[in-house]
Amino acid sequence: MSEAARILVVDDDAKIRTVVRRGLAYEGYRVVEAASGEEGLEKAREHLPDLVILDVMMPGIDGLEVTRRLRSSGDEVAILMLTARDEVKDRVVGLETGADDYLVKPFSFEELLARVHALLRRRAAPSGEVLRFADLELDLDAREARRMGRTIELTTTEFSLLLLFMRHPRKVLTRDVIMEHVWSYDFDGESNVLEVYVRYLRNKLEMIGGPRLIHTIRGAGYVLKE
Amino acid sequence: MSEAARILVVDDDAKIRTVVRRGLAYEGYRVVEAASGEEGLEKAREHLPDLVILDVMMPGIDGLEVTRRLRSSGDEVAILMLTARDEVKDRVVGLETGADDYLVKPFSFEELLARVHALLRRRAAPSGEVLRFADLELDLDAREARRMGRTIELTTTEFSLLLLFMRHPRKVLTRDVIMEHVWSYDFDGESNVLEVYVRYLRNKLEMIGGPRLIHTIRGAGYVLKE
DNA sequence: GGAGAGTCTCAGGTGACGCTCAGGCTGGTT
DNA sequence: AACCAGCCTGAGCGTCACCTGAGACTCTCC
Repeated sequence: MSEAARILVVDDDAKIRTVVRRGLAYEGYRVVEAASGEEGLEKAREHLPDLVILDVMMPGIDGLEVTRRLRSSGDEVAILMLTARDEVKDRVVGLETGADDYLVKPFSFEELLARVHALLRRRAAPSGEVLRFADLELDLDAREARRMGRTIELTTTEFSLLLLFMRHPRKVLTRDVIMEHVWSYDFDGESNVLEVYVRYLRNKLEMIGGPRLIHTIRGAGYVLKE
Repeated sequence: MSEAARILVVDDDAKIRTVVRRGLAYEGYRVVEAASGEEGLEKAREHLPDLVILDVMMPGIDGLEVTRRLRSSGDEVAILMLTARDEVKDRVVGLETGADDYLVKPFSFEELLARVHALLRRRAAPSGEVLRFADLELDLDAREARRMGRTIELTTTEFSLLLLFMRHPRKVLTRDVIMEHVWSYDFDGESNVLEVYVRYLRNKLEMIGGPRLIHTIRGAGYVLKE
């Protein structure tokens, strides 16, 4: 995706949120904030970010619990944890719980940026990574799909749309979410470009045979499922 | 659900009720008022709100007692308590009794709004939630039900109706409450649309086998129970 | 500047879904 | 036991969300 990455910042400290948001926005990222664990989970569900920066210490649902819940719901978003100075235990537990990296407070913004870049790089261009769902494969390197041994060429838009589905299998994605992620504009006026591309994808994926994978949920959106 | 949340405001002080009602209504919430603990319990039963804002100090049944009764009747509605300035004890007891959060009087409307948002967010299905009752599962992500290992596809209306039942198991829901929640209009004229959809649900849920889960309570409404 | 690939619009078409209606059944009441 | 209100049931109708095919427009490459 040449699209700017989406980053969710979850911290109850407004000062930290502001610093991080401004810095990341300056770097060209799209930033969403949350002031609590609850709000974080909500925003994660709503915006489907590429990376979550997560404070461990928060009242209510803390960072570890947020990680746990995200992972247990099948979300594989990259997670960068912020831990207080000597809480070694937190770091260990954090990584065990499912975080991808951690950073000890206080940190310089450059340190944070380095981790963010590393995590997004790992996620964005993981060499050789292939996403799989049912009998469908999506090769992120070659930007092509495979099904039943046959290779399926995809255009840029088709690829991002299918990528979004493959990253959130069995989850109903609303038209709004899809539009925002793949076309990145709030379609005030009506456009049926989404339906058209769903059709392109279905044509290509079903041409070879096999059951329908992208299903319509009338009045809601679309799902990738068997 | 994109449906506007329902909030019940229980306070014997008419001035506070009015301020809170107007403000919340302006924010797009559906607000119901009650002037006493008794009325509060009544209205809670009648309207099944998503959140109850509850004054502690009231003549008759006070806020603590209302909370206690709601909880002991199995109601898991979010409760925000309003306590007078230095009544520390009330706050502690309030949370122990089953309130989810408290706010000290006097408060600014913005403070109230922040708590309300937080509580409703917590309630709004965090990602990956699956509701269970007996051998029935309702997957909020996939928008589908499961029973005996079989997947059951639901239409939008069937889904919201079943969701309402799953959120209030073993509780008799009157026709009025169901109509208001799922169809959001006061059906002055008679319509049997509710009966029709109960039938659709029963068909789908019982097609696979297993005992009836949605029972008719003649003259009252319907219940979800074994 | 022509060909081709890719994105998107537009104007029907279609079927799933929401809902109504009429008639049948059932449980509670007198 | 007869009656009636309340609920169930099957059929069917209209609408709108979604599908579909065709083509306009842009951009790139030769």
